Amino acid sequence: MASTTDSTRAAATQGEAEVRWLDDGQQRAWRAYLEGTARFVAALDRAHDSGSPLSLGEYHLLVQLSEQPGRTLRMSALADGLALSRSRLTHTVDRMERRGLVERQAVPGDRRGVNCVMTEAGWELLVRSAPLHVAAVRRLMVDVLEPEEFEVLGRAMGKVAREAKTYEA
Amino acid sequence: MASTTDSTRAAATQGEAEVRWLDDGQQRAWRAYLEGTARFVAALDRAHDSGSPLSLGEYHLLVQLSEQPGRTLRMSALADGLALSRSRLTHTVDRMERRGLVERQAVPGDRRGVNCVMTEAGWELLVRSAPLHVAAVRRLMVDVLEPEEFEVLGRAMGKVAREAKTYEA
DNA sequence: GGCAGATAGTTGAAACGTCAACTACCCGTG
DNA sequence: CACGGGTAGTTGACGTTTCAACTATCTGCC
Repeated sequence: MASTTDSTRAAATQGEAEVRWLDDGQQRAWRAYLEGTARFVAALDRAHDSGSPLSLGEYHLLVQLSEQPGRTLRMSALADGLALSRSRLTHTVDRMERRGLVERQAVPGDRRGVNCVMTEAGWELLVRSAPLHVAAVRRLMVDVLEPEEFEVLGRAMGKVAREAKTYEA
Repeated sequence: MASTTDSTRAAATQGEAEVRWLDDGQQRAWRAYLEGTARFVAALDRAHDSGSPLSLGEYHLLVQLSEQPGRTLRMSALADGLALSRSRLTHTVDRMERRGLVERQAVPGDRRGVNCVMTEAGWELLVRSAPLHVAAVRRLMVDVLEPEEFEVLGRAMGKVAREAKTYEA
């Protein structure tokens, strides 16, 4: 829940290459971000567990598909969009395919490729889960913040996302 | 990476209890938060994997301990502070204990209790890992944002944390 | 003092995620 | 056209997390 400590700072600065530690205000903000995210995601997860047969991750996957023409996306594009490893996506799609929520199809014109297609059952489950999901997101985040706060939060995390992307691959 | 879709919205509003969907700006902010957090945590994790023998989670655990008098905390307090399940903490401490980073001790006066104590080796590893950690947090988040943005982000996530806490337990 | 229910922590199996190795295919260059 | 390197996706083994069941202890109350 934290980045450092006064004592870590003291110990680490003895004869080490210099480190730009966080000042107190930054430290507070950083910890609030960490703790907030941890508790928020945990609560959102619980909301799904107890109210929908769709975990948060599966929900996101179906949302991503639902926005594509044909409700179809290549495995690689899906992995990138959801920031999942390819192998994790393979396993997840395996499980969802067994439950009949998605299907695999060959990509026309590239025999390496595999398309992930949402089934009708997947669509129906997504539609049934959406209200619960949105309600939880509102309850836990959107409605808790001032509109400007939420907007700044979005802008800030957009910047962070762009920065983190440059360190991928 | 998203909360809903125009089409989910359309489908779900047919004869359903009314749902307050997110408007476009809220949707953008929400997705930016999701994607930003996913990519940020992934990048921070990678920074630890390739530069420290301490995973991000283990690092947080040691930081938490480092701030306690005696570098000691009860298992339950540690679990609460890190927003971990008790069982997850048990397993994590098992592994760290095997590596000699922490130790278990009986809690005086409550024979159910177990204290988790950071060892000297744990402390040394924490101190060695801190500069890398802080550098990554700066590079990926703090230095990417305007000071006010970061401050608002912290305040906002503080509110979210408080709200999420009311739904725990 | 003893019982009911809460709290602390652990356990082991199943579900999930990661990692490195692997197959298969694509594309550019000589 | 072949071969070298890149991309797509999967696999299985291994490590981690979750979940429900369990033991042990504590606390309040009769």
